[in-house]
Amino acid sequence: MPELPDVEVFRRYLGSTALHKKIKKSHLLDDRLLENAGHQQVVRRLNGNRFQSTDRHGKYLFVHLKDGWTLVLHFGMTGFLKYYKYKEDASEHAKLIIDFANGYHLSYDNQRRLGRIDLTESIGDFVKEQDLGPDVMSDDFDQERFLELLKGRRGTIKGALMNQSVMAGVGNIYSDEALFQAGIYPGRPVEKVKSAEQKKLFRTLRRVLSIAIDKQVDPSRFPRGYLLPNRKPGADCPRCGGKIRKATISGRSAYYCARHQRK
DNA sequence: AATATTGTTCAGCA
DNA sequence: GTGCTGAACAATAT
Repeated sequence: MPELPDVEVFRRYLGSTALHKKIKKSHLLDDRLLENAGHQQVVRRLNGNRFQSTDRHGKYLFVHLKDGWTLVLHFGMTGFLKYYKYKEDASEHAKLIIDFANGYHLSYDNQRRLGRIDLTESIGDFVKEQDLGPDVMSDDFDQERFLELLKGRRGTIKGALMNQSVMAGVGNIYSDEALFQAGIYPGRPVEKVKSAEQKKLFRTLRRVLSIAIDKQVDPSRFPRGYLLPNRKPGADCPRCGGKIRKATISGRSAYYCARHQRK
């Protein structure tokens, strides 16, 4: 579930809780999420250190340490962060627990093994290695760049939005929402999406992500006319009274309105 | 009890 | 090489 808005909410959460506090001890409870960094390397790097600032690129969270290194977290489909005081409040599937000198703890929880814990010295290098496209919410990601990235692309518009090498941050849920609001059928080939529609899609996508962040990714707080709070087959479309349908598009379950999303 | 879910990776194909 | 699709992966809910 964690797409760009979810990870941004995690980033702010960490920023308002765990920043600048002295790390007494760290516990890495599952080595299977490591890719480049080794167990000892992570633990030693964190112990005695401090979180200084945070960044995000797409669905990746970067936590800069005081010594210049950066902790990298990816949340897969089930990951989240929790800051808590009492040990008995520890989350159930904690993979990494940080004990702070103030007695509080921060845990990275991930029920499944899809996710990642890593260290890097440079976000730029990491992004390059992962072959990530520009972050969809970054200031220099504009309409021109969006159109440029879609140009010449084969496959579906939904597939292009979800492709992290094209642009980083959008997954199944928010690609559905953006296409729903832009009135474009998710399975439409990219080259069949007219320039005016692409421009509208860009604006819609940015607005959707921005509102999702504002509303703390709680669908019940989303404005009227959003697909997400009622994303299931057979539901009534909150925009036009059509029916919500489900189809497999670019390998994922796409939900769309059969009436107002033009093929 | 089979199926759906979610994001990323990778084999395979055009 | 490139880029896209679809299967595989984990672990749970329905």
